[in-house]
Amino acid sequence: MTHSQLRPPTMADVARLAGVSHQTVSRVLGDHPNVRDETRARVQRAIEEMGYRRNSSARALVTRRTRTLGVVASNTTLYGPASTLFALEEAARAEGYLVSTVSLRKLTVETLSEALDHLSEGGVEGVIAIAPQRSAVEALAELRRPFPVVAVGTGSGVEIPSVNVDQHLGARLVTGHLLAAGHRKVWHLAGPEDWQEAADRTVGWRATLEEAGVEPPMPLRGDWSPLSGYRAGQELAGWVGRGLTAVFVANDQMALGVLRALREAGVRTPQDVAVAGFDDIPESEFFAPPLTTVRQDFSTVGTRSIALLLDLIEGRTPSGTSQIAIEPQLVVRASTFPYHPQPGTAPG
Amino acid sequence: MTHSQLRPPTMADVARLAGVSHQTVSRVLGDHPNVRDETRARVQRAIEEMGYRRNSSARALVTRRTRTLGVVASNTTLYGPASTLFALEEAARAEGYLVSTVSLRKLTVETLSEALDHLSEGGVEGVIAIAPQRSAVEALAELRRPFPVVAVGTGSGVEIPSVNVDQHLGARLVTGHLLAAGHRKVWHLAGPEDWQEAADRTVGWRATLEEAGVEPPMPLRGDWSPLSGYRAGQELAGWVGRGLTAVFVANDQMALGVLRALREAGVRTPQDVAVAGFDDIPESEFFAPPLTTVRQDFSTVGTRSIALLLDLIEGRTPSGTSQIAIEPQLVVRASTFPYHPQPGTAPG
DNA sequence: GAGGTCATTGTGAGCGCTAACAATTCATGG
DNA sequence: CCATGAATTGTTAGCGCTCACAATGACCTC
Repeated sequence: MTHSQLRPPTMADVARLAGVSHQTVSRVLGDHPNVRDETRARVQRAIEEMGYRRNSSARALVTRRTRTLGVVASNTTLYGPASTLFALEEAARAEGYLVSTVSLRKLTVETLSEALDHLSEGGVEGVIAIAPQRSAVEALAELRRPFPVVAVGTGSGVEIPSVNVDQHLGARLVTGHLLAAGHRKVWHLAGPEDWQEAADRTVGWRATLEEAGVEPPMPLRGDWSPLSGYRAGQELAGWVGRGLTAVFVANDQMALGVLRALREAGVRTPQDVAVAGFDDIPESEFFAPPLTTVRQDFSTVGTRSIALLLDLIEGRTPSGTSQIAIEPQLVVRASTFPYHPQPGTAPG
Repeated sequence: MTHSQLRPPTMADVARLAGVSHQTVSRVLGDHPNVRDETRARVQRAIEEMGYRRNSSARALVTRRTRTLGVVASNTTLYGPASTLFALEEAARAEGYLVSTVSLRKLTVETLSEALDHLSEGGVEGVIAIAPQRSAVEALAELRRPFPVVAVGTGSGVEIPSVNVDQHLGARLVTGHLLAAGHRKVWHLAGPEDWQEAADRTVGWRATLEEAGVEPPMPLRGDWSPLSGYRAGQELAGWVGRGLTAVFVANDQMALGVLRALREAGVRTPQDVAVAGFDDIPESEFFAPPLTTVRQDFSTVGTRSIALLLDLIEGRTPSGTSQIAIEPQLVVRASTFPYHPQPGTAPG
């Protein structure tokens, strides 16, 4: 940039250089059809020469559109939230929107409220809330919000428009798979009580067992972490030989802990106990043994969420309902099946 | 919100309701001291009643500050980038800035250029580029940028201001640890050629061996994925019994693949071969066996990067140099040591 | 009680842009 | 050759806010 002036050039500066009015510059920038080719070229040359860029604030002020969306999330270093975040940004960018993110350590009424305020100060036109904890959803419903909000991962039983992977179905797929493989009963290590997705997975597991005429055992509970899975795994190891042959773990990270605990207890997977997870994190194919799990289509979650939010922002009637469910997919690997496929050629 | 008017209320509306001038409202919002308590309260009541929020565009237009920073990153679902992103946003928010992110699938001149344009249209005051590929750094250096840019993960040999974890030191810590544990030689599975961090880790490993008077073997190369680690692990297994007793793998995910390949080849870790990784992803403590690795302090990376960028934006002379290096930390676990600590009580 | 100071409040301008409208140019047909 | 209308360009008025400055009034000092 050769022109290092204190103030960046304005449209009027460009207009002066090109010998036209500022409005003509605006028209060139806005791809308005009624500009003579010769004029357009002259303006473009001036823009290039001065390194001119439109002032987004001035533009936003008069158009009343910032073309910015907000996202509130927590635990963004986990695979699920990170993937959702990525998909959201990509989908928003495809629609010409910028995404501002607020990543919280904890989702509470206070932090959520501050996050929405912060995004509001930044002028977002709408917000996606990745709010898998029930408490967060309640907080969200209560907060007064000056823009539309779409929730992701809250489950479908909320009054806020939401997009979800069908956790219930995912749990049914896993549990059904284990029953079909000949297991009489399927144990369950659930996620944190406050998480809707954890609850939905538990409900799906229980329903599948009950429909098969099996009395569901008492589920254990973890906090999604490998460590909590390890502790639960030590407990589960005590039940081997007393009817325990299969465990549905509510996420892959805890499943990793369970696998380690079983291994240390001398329990073989899958010969003695089959283990299945949920999420299909990239590592799960390389666990010992490779993990059967449920894959969620985050990319679709992203595009559907953004589409729904833009409908809301632009006052369109959302196409269809405001509660969108996305089907997950079962990925069968060695942890539930006495057969070791080569990596990269595993089913799914 | 009970007041569902078409136009949101303006400062003038609030002023009218409170019986003051718009300027007084502005003063109340800006915490200006010279406002009578009684007046301040009246204005605040009016703000509350109307659900008024300052228009950020109008504000930004006149102050010439959008208080928004941009971040460009790729592979944001990986632990490292995701952690950096999280730390950056948190640090920026603490300084009152909003963060807009662009997550790329691939970093090339084109995608990087588009990303910077997109952020520029959004009015960011500066950008952090998480650009670990060398090609990206070159692209970054060439692009004309209307705002300051700070690079993260590019290594220190660039003309752009940058913040980095000292990869070289990390590699030295691991390699030195393995030598100290009695291994004669340390093999190496490197990351992708184009990544500066991968190169730095390789250089650190090689230097440590050479200083110990050991001829470094030819390093293998992977692409960070567990699968590439698995393939390399199969090759490494062939060298067991021919002098291979220790491997430094350039990241934890590949180390996971190596562990699996060794296990499948009947090689025990750490009894036959010690394996160390890099990154300390949350899962690595629960690998089979728990993985010795190098922890990077992403939180510090975040705060230092933001501080540096804000210095640049606000025209302050950056405190100290513009090339910031952060020390990593060795985390020793069972994969390099014939001792199984309980999870949660492992060193580090 | 005139003059000065300070705290408090109000007034006017203008940030850089787009939208609406006005003005100009140019081609075309009777 | 001028009326007609379309294409092109210019002019004006804000968008909602902050900044600089002006005005008001309370309180003090001599």
